[in-house]
Amino acid sequence: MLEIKYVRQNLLEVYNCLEKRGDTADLDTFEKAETARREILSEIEALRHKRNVVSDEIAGLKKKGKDAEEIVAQMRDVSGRIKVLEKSLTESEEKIQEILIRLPNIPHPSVPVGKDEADNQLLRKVGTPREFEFTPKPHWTIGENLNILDFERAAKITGARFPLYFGAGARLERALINFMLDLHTTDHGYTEVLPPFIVNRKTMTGTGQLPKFKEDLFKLEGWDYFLIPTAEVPVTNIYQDEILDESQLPVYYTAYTPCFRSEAGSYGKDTRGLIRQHQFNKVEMVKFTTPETSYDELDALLDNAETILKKLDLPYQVVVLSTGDLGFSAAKTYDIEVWMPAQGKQGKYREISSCSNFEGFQARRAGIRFKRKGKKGTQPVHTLNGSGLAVGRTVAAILENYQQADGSVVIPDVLRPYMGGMEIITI
RNA sequence: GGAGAGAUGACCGAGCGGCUGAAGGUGCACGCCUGGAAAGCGUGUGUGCCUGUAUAGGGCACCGAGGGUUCGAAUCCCUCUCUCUCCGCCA
Repeated sequence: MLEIKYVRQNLLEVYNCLEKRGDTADLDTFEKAETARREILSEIEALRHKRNVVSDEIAGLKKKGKDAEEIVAQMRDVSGRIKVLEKSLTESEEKIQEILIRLPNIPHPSVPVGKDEADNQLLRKVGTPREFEFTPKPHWTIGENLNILDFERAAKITGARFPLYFGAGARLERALINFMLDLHTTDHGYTEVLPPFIVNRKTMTGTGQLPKFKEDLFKLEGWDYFLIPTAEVPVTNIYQDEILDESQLPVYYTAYTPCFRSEAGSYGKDTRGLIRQHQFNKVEMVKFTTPETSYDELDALLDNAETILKKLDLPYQVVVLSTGDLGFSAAKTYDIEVWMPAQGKQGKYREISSCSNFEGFQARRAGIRFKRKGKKGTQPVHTLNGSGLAVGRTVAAILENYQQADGSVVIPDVLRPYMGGMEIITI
């Protein structure tokens, strides 16, 4: 959420940012309601001040045993008037809130202006895609041939877009989770967290999934609870409505969770394989930092995610999302795209991690603030997060990049200890 | 599922219609003391909003959330949420 005062005082800038994102909002209504709100508030506060003063007088009179009926009657009117004004104040506030809660974050000045993902800026390519002496197969074919993936039975159990792993496939998924968590906790300084996978409405609103994107979420029937679409949601909200001390920052958390996404509106896209599932595993990194350090922390977080791919020896590229492709809550986002040799006609880079700085946007929504030593007041922390990495897509990338002509798949060196020494997956 | 208890400031904890933004303590900051530290002593220390050029001043709100009673509510009433204890059930 943007600060109400900021929006009021920078209406034009907010409008420009919306345009860059290809988004709109009713800023006219906002402005009118905000003006009304402040007028009503002044009047209410003046009346309440009067009530406070006179109430003291009444207390004084009663103490002396004098009659106060006349001013008591007066105050009855004042209180009535306050009640009426409070109602219209609430109306104005609701109008404002409705607009404010749906306003996206202001992109960082370094974010390239663009319409969509075609305008994302390529930052670097790392690793060289392997030359195949045969036509590489897509991961779903490899997985099904090796009997480690079974999408048909998954569809029978639940429906389309659910995974079912067997044997070495299930173990590979688990090995990746453990490998990633171990790396982040041991080498990168993160604390491991195992959060709830179901959260309430307030938490979903805190990180920005609600109210605007409710159609992307799975909601529990009969409960005001939702399945998490990413660990970002429960982990960022750990400090919801708390005031941290500056000395506690930065905080680094990493968490493995399954992620649940309705993928509404993506019918017909990536219908096969592990790329787009309603349920997938992910290891996430989350940071809470001071405003001064958040962009350095973003670079470090991106590097932590890239390290996984380097260790797995998977080729990838890093792009900066353009204003048109930037997520609702983010001020700046880097996507890491892994090389998938069997996607499309000649292979494709596919998103496997998204690393963002939300600045104070989520912190304001979720009430996560910090206090500086010797300084009055508080300010929102900066929150960041990034996938490190999406596990299902990593399995897909390994199957495609490490496949051999006979249909077997070589296990990357770093994962072998996690696979009980297994070096190759064969039938 | 049944019975009961509770939710107050960064934290602990008193208050139970006006004198309470809130006693006391802890923590923190500054000062005194000390060779230095600890202890001790003293002073200070909530958040948000409105107004304002102002980190000056003035005002309003906030004691789990929402509603009600009252001239006036942390204090009384109602609803909800959460926490804890006991019983039952259960991975």
